[in-house]
Amino acid sequence: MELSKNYIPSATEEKWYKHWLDKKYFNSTPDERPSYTVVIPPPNVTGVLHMGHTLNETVQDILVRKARMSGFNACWVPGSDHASIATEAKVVQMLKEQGIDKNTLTREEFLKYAFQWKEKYGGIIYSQIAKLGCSVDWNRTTFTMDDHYYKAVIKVFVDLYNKGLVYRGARMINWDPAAKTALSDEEVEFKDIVGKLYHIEYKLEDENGNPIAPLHGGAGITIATQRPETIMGDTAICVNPNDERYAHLKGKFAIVPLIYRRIPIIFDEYVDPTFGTGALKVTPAHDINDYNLGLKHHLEVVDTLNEDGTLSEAAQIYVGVERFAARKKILVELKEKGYFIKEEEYPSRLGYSQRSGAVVEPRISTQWFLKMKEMAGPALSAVVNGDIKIHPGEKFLATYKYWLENVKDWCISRQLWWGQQIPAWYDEKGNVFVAETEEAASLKLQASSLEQQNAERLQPGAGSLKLTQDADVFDTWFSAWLWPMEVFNGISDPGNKEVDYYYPTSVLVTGQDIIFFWVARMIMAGTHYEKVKPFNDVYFTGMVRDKQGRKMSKSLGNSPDLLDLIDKYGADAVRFGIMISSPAGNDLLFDEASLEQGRNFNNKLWNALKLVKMWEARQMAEETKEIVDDSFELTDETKQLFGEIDQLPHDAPLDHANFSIAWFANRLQQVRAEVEVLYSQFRLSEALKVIYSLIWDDFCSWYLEWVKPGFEQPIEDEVYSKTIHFFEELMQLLHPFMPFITEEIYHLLSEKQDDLCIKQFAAIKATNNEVVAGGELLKQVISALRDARNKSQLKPKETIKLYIQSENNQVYKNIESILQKQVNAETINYVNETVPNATVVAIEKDKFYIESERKADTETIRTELLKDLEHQRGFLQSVIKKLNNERFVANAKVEVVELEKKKQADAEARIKTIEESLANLV
RNA sequence: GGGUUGUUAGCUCAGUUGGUUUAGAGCAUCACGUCGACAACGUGAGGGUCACUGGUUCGAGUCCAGUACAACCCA
Repeated sequence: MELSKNYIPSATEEKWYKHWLDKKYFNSTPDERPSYTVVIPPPNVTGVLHMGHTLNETVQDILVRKARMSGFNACWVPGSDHASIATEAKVVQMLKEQGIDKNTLTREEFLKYAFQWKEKYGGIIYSQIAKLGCSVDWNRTTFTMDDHYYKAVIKVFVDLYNKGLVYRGARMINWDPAAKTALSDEEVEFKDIVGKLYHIEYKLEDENGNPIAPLHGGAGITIATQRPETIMGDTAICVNPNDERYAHLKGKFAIVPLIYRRIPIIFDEYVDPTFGTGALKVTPAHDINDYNLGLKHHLEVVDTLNEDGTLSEAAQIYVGVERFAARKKILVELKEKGYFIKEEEYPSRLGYSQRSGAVVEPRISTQWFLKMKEMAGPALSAVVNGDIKIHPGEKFLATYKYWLENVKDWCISRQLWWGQQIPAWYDEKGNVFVAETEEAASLKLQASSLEQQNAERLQPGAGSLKLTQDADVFDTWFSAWLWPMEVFNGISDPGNKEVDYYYPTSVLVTGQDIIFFWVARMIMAGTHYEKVKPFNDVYFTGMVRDKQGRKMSKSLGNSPDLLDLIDKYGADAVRFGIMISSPAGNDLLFDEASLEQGRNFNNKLWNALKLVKMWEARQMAEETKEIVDDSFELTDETKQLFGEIDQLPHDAPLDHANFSIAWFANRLQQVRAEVEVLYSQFRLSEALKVIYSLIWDDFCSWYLEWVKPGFEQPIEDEVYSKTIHFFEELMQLLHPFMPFITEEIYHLLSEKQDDLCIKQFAAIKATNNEVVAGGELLKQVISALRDARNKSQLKPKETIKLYIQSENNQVYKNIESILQKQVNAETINYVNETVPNATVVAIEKDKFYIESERKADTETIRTELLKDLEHQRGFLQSVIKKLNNERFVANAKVEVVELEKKKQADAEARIKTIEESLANLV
């Protein structure tokens, strides 16, 4: 079989994803194995995956695939969120483009359009998830408006209402004038702006309506406001009772400019005398603080804005004018009429709607609320007790705690159509009946009418039974918070077999930006309804930023298209690139260079495959010629290494292949153990780095070179099969990160009945550190000798004569053939004294002499040696200083002192070696 | 204003209970290299005293305090 020059991902990826689906590897049903459950954070149904999702899904897939290969019944549930505001806004926009005004449609007509829209675009995210290689159970795909899910949301609302945890009332809420709906506190994003503070004078009157003598030369009292368009809603002026400037105004009145309404001067310590003029205009309808002040002082509430942000009839002037346009006009008029004093710049913060971007308006409105204090307690203790572990570390614990301890009631109603309609019905008198269905509500109404009739003897005919359902829908998060339960029908069918098996889920992987929107509320719902946490671990990924550190956003246009990236680099490379640059919990700077690194890694794997396939061909060729070379076999010692690695005879002579195989076998186990620890700590980026280096450096750069047969030479059967075995194990180790290429190579290495996707990891064996250290020494010697060759400007083809001066020649005899090949030595000899006229390289206590045709550059060598000598002497000095410190010797642990002594001996020996080498230079 | 986190090589980051050599990796840089796995590559090399100040300790990148700067969250 001919292998292409470079790895081509596209065909491979499609082939294997289809194969895995055909084999139903991703489908899970409860069985006797332990479950490993992950629910996907449902993306917006009509959205596309951005880089943040890509990171999230990749992390989840790695964890799920790892679990599936480690004896767990892995179940990853995909799905999407109806995203009420975002989707409705998109549908409204689409209708507008078709010339259709939402207001001319009935609810049913609108929903028909919305569902058409969902059908058309809802599949995009799913195809992207598939392209990325995510091993989700497609049979379990859930949408937050599926029938059972819809019913579950309704059921929960009714239940919470019956428990007294839900109430309806007029409160000050955040109003989005563009989407014309209420928002929760979490849906408001604050931005720093430089606003203006306008100073405006109000005329004063006494209780009899007579003008009061001018203050400070003016004709009244000056207030400072950022929002002059709200003055028509003023119902008081408030000053601090301790502010002597205004003490004489007790019981007096101010006149609102332009509309000339008389409003009282009130006194409250809330007002900061040092801010502005020390006098505050109070507009209870349009500011939360003013609202509270109004409640306290029983002030009138004048709402001067319509729901679309234009001025209302109550404003009396500029009715119908948009709020910011009205501000300009009012300022002009205030100036004309002499009420305007001055304006100044003022750094401030303004709330914007997370979805529509409109400036949010505080507004008094009748909405449904969920009492949060009662829900917060168990959710707080679940995390504080450590039942739910947050990764990384405790970084988010303080934030989480603070939010839950200070949480306010949650406004759950939205003035939209796309979502679960609130199951509350009103009779003609405005009485409310909450029930799961209209029939149930109707029964409640009848019951209550009967009671009333009996109690109050209502006139016959007054109690009409006509009911109207609340037009509003629920906040999207009021459905999303049930996600881990209801994907297994845990709410609609409590205690069913599936929810018992899969819930609580294993780990939730999500962005830290939705910790309050979603994570905290899922914990609330979970602890409330299942009486248990919804997940054992939470893994917060960082935010994906561009190279310059900016947030990725549509408006900046700096978010790349996922499918484009996959086309260009392949899914494996995208996964690699995003994972390698993503330390747990930290923001990651997305740079396409890391995807290139991933693609290059693919290629490296591919080329390694080509190399061993070439060996296979040679091996087979030899067999057909029946010139079977059976002179090689694994020594007992090497075999022992595979069985009981601990018992390597110290002086066992090893040939190059046995040495290489024993070394790599141990190195592999060492890394596997390391990776296992990293997985348990969710340090996936580091795990990938370790695997990457094991494959590229240890396997490709060292091991394959060491066992490589000579030019056009056949390879030993045993070496070949061990190499294939190593390669397969490496592919298995890498598979969760890069599933496609690893599966492909696994199958190309040899004929397979099974698939890597579900191949179970073998138990990790103990590592023989001595064997690993032997390999490290060999690497070090080879690198140092190559460096010396380079420094002497020897061409790769030029051979050298190598002389080794060591106290333990056996160590080098074991690796002699490898060494010879790797440094291109024609001979290797062992000596007991210095070799004149040779370049000398000192490693540990051993010396290596290089003799070549080319004359050694003694000056360079001398400089190098002197530099090394200086370094060693400095080091020795610091060690000696430490050892001469009596308090160190007295206080430090014995091992530490011993180590320092060894360091001293090593450094001294090394200095001696260098000095001898210097003396040897001519 | 309150809170959280961070500041280590040109860039992005590791450095897990303080002590295995006066700090590691990837990318970038430089030198050399192309007859057979790999130029999307190979072999080497250079580069930082760990933001700053002080403290604890026999010993601090690591612990504590303060300062500066940055990011994020909340009001």
